[in-house]
Amino acid sequence: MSPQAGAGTREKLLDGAVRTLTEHGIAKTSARTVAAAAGVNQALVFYHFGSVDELLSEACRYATEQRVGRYRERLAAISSLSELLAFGREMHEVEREAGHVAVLGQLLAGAQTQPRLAAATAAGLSLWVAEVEKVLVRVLASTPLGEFADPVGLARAVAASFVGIELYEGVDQDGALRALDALEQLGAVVAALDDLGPVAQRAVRHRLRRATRG
Amino acid sequence: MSPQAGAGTREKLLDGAVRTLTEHGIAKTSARTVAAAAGVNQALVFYHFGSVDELLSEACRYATEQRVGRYRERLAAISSLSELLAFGREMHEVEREAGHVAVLGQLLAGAQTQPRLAAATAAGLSLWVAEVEKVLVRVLASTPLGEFADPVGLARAVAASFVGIELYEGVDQDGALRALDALEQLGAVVAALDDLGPVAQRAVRHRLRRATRG
DNA sequence: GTCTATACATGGATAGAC
DNA sequence: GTCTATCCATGTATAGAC
Repeated sequence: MSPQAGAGTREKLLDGAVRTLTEHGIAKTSARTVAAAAGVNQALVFYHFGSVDELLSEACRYATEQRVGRYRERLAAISSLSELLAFGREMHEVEREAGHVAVLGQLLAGAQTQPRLAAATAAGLSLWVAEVEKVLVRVLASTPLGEFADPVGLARAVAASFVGIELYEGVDQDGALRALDALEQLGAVVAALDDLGPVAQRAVRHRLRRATRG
Repeated sequence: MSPQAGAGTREKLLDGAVRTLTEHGIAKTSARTVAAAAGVNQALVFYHFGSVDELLSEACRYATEQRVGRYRERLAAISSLSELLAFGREMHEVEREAGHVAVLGQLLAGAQTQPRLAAATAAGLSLWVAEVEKVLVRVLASTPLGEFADPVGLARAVAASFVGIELYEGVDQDGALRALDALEQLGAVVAALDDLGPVAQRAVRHRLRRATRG
């Protein structure tokens, strides 16, 4: 069941930390529960990581790099907003299943009051943000929005919202699904603006220029 | 410092729970820490609420009703998307200051693995969702989007994203501000579509109808 | 590197005095 | 309704044997 039964203790603990966070939440994640999940002795947490916080911080990096790496190539191939939306939805299902986004949610909650964790969580999120940002720059360029939207900010909004919706799904599955559907629909609307005829395009761009300080 | 020093013990505990959640997070919220924040004896948590979970559940309802009530009238007066955006931003500042959204974030994290808390948190969020939904129905009706967007789903997306961004702000303040700016800008763009001339309006609507199953 | 044992702190929960 | 005292489980962290 554990990824590698013969893996090094460090890896077992990192993996145990991730699993404990998803299954029991930050509130019940401790050296003991993590060690139990990892199948190793509790004292090894302190031998290898010095403290529980440090273990969680490294687990955050470990888990996020693993995940982002898994999607990097596919993200690089996305060239339209609707593709991005479809991908986001699919990734949501996969990661939800495995509880990987939930980990970020738990760490984010814990990080609010623990500087060490905060730094690690910010770093973990920034891995996602960097990828999303690259895609957004590419995808929005061909859209009337390219001129007015800020991909840097939007990437952060997307990542944070993704985590928020993930947490929301934990308490209201139907609501979360409906939320995702609504966003998908909204995205399709924006994507459609891309395909307006030249006259309408010009009218839209003109109106947007007036409305924003772009 | 405490809201009412002479308040009943129940209220002191509810208030102490909220303050403890914001200041120490769900991971360090216990009968003892809450009682200390409330300035009452630890045993009273169990006398009045039976368990810590139950206290937190009631605190969630208590805090959320208080907050939503405070904004209900103003929300009812909002009649355009840009007004809604401005209001959201202002509310964000105020609630951030007091840490009230953070409470929902902490509870949401804790709720992932505690059914009792999950129900309470879902109920709390639904108070916000209901208000946002009413505004969205009203505001989107006059927009090309009214025909294609789902206010029920969007309200949930907005509420969940708000919490997500709030948590994100705890680990990356600059990033969160930029995210909010980007969303505000995006909202302004959508709002601008509202003011297109009749010809462009028709072109947009036509294109959107083709693009969605609306 | 890993385990046992152990210290000491914190947390959940109850009994009983006031 | 509130407080003191207490029990027992859990959690952090270290020392020392293997």
